[in-house]
Amino acid sequence: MARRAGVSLATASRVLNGSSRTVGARLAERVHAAADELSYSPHGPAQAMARGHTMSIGMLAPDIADPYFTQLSAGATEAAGLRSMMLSVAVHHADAARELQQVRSFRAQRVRGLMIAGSRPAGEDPGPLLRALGELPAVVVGPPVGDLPVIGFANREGAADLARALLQVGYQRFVILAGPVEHTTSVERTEGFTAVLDDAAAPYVVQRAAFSRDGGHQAMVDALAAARGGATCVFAVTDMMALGAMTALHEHGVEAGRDVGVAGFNDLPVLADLRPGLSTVRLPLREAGQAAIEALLGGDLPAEPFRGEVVLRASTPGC
Amino acid sequence: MARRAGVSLATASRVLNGSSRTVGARLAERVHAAADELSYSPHGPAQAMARGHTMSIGMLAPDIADPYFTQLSAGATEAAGLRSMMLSVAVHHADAARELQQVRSFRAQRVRGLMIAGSRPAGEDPGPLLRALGELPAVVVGPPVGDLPVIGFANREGAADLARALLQVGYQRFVILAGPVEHTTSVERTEGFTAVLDDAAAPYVVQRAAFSRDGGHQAMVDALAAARGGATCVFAVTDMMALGAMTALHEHGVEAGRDVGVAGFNDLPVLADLRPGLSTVRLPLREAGQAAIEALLGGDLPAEPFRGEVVLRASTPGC
DNA sequence: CTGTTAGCGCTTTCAT
DNA sequence: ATGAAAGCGCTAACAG
Repeated sequence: MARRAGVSLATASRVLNGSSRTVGARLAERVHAAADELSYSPHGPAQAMARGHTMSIGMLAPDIADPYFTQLSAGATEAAGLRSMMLSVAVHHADAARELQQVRSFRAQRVRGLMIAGSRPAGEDPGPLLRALGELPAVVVGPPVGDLPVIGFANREGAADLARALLQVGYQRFVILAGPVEHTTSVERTEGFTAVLDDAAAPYVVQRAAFSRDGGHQAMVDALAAARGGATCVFAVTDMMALGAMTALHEHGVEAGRDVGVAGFNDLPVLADLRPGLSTVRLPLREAGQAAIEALLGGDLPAEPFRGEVVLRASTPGC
Repeated sequence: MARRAGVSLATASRVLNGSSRTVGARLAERVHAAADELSYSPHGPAQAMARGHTMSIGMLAPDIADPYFTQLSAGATEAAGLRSMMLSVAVHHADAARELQQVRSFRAQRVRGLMIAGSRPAGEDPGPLLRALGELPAVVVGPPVGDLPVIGFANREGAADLARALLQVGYQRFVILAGPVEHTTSVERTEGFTAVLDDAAAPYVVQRAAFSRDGGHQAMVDALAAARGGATCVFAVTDMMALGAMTALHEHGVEAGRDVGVAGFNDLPVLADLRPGLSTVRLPLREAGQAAIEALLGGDLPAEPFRGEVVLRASTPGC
């Protein structure tokens, strides 16, 4: 034990960590000396056991390779680091059983709190999740889950703003590439968008597929096959879906921006160099990640959902 | 304590966890019942303390938002999950002091092992890092650090293969967009590439900048400004740099694929939908991440560095 | 197969 | 200002 520091024992604890108690300069000195001589390392689990909590925060995501979650986690990692905490990420690939298992695991680890990202089936019973959580503080980023504190996004408003902007530059007929029916985020964006179209009496069709790049590709292929009455603009509820859609269009010889407008949602930074530039709704993903951590660590929750901002680029030059 | 299970005590431990000892069915039953009734959760820190190690693995990366590291971490998270371990990621933004601090923190947490990603300055003294590591098992992914076990990539060979392929399709004069001089990975790729060019007596210039998307953009702008003798092909040592370069070219009215060839390195999946498709060297990043975890957990290290595979796409149609 | 008994390394009253 | 001692919750010998 590192307490061969020459003399003290509990004192070591006081100096090596952030104790409120104060220690004599000479002893403190000796302790530090001994500590690095022995290259002493604090044994976190022991501290955690004594103190009752660790210095880690958990994050649950369906897929960390998806830039949306990467951005969230980047913001969270950042915010955690500022408070000398660490972020532990578990990915469940939308497998509910696995997710539950991971929640239990996080709880067992005594993480300080849990950030739950990714929207889940609308009708899903939050019971099991809530129960697995027990006393563990949690905040969800995205659509609400039970009564858990939530960092939300103004999906309806963002999509509505986008629809208005698109109508304004002259698009008339739309195809909407949406996720599965039960997917809350997809639903909100779709509804926000179509509400505006309805008001403007602009025709549209909705094509559903998985909430991912491949889903976007698939949905676009299907829409193309259905040859749905010469839409002038495609709205994918996600940038990743828009990406897949653009490729699908290209494969069919139609160019985004030139032959048809294409818009997405999220404004993922990785896509900044895409050509044509993708019109979208910019969401402050990193900020949301930070906000989640802050809320978990006792700060308060943003009162309002994060609001997106429409960004029109070359993929929707107008017509 | 959850051991009001009715009767037993240490028995609870045996049933609730993976003990080698076996327990009577009736007691086991009672324990389980009591456990969920009390919604008992195992207290990881205590287990860790008693067992001597946690169920977490650490990962150190310069930037988790960079798809290269995201891929690595995705593979690692996957592999860790398979063994019911969790991956904790810390990002240091290439700040050595911060990195050291994080290593200490991981060590303090008693993670099972540490995966260190990202190449570091070639001349750097590995001493401090090695010292901070202490007994903590570590594997580096990328260029070696001291005598730490390493998961390597055949950068020289990959770049050489790419150079050969590019010469073959007819490119004659090159500009190479490289990272900083001290950056090992950049150096290896540059040297592998230029060795082949030298053999073929093909002229080239090297332009350096940061090892990132923005660096690629900058380097391309600089190269364009220097108007270096009408290169026919650009090789960026990284896909992200190539991405920035393509945008820079575009801004100057020159189109990748049509006016000049552009190639990168890594084959990041997010760029799959880029147009023109980016020629590159595909590296098995996820596999590397998995391999790192396996090595850490007692499996053995791949004997050979991972070898890349040249993928030619529309960004280098040849000439 | 089951119960007892020491610790694991640290923090924290409580004395001094 | 410092030291002594009592746990934190769990595991792992070691008896029965």
